[in-house]
Amino acid sequence: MFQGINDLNLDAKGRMSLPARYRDSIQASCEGSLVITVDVDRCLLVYPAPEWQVIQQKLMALPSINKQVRRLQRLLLGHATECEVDANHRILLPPPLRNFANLTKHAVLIGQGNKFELWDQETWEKMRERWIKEENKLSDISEALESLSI
Amino acid sequence: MFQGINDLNLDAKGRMSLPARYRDSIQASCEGSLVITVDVDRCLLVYPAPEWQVIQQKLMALPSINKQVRRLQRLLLGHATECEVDANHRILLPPPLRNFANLTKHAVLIGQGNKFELWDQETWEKMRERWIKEENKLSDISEALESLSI
DNA sequence: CAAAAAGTGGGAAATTGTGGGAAAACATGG
DNA sequence: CCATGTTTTCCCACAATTTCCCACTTTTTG
Repeated sequence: MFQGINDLNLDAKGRMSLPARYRDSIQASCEGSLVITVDVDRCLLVYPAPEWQVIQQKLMALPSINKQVRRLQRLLLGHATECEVDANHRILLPPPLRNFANLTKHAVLIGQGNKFELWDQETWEKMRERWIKEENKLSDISEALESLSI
Repeated sequence: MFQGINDLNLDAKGRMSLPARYRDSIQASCEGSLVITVDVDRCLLVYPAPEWQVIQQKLMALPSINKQVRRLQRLLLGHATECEVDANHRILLPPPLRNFANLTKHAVLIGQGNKFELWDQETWEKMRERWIKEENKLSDISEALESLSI
């Protein structure tokens, strides 16, 4: 179960070293085999391969005659790329995915339960500001969140 | 049950020593394992690990296709970081969380029942002023508070 | 006032992050 | 189909950071 935030850097070759605190659990859950794909919010999603397998099944089971489904399949399935963790605990991000998420140097890795999100740092901080403002403006909380006492 | 307010200082490495009066109850409730995350008011929330567990479960059970849910998951789960109390009764605050809450040196720790809030001192004092002003301006009491006598 | 407890600072070992070179694989053009 | 140039992969070595201690100062307590 992944959670927490990490600032990290891509090197000139587009490699990114995984935070030490996740190494064991990544090794345990997928033996270093990750699947990376894109998200509509212009970040990347990083799944342990077996986790991705589940999502992939679900996606492929949907009726592809539906436009919205088809769109999602193209985005998620279409960009899903397997990446192996190397001997120095790094992964190499494929150029097309780097470009999609505007990743050049400063990045942010966010634990989100069964996966990570990987953001360009600047983008992440702008979005976070926006979310916080939104959250403070909201007078009415959606029903799903009402019972959540934090 | 945590309550009360404490002024305290971060050292140059970002460490903060926990007030003596909470030590026993922190030790009892989580054996020194705390989870720290962010709040939309730009402070940090400090939970004993088992307390956080409950919230985490609730958060992850929500449907992440919902925008508002996704936002909350990114903020709360995304920043949740486990911190161990060290041999000198200190915790090390991870740089991304320190930055988020503008914590440099002077901080305020506030007991809030099942958790603590940790504020930058200056921010805390400004906010407190503002809340008091707001409270005095309001003529009508919100429904949730109508029956409260203090 | 003495003794204990709490708070603070900082050094050194261990771990982690980073850069880059050389070998291998791949692509391109003749 | 080979030769050449480019990209990718693998590996090693160094730099930076983090963690773990220890020791000193300050405050509290009896």
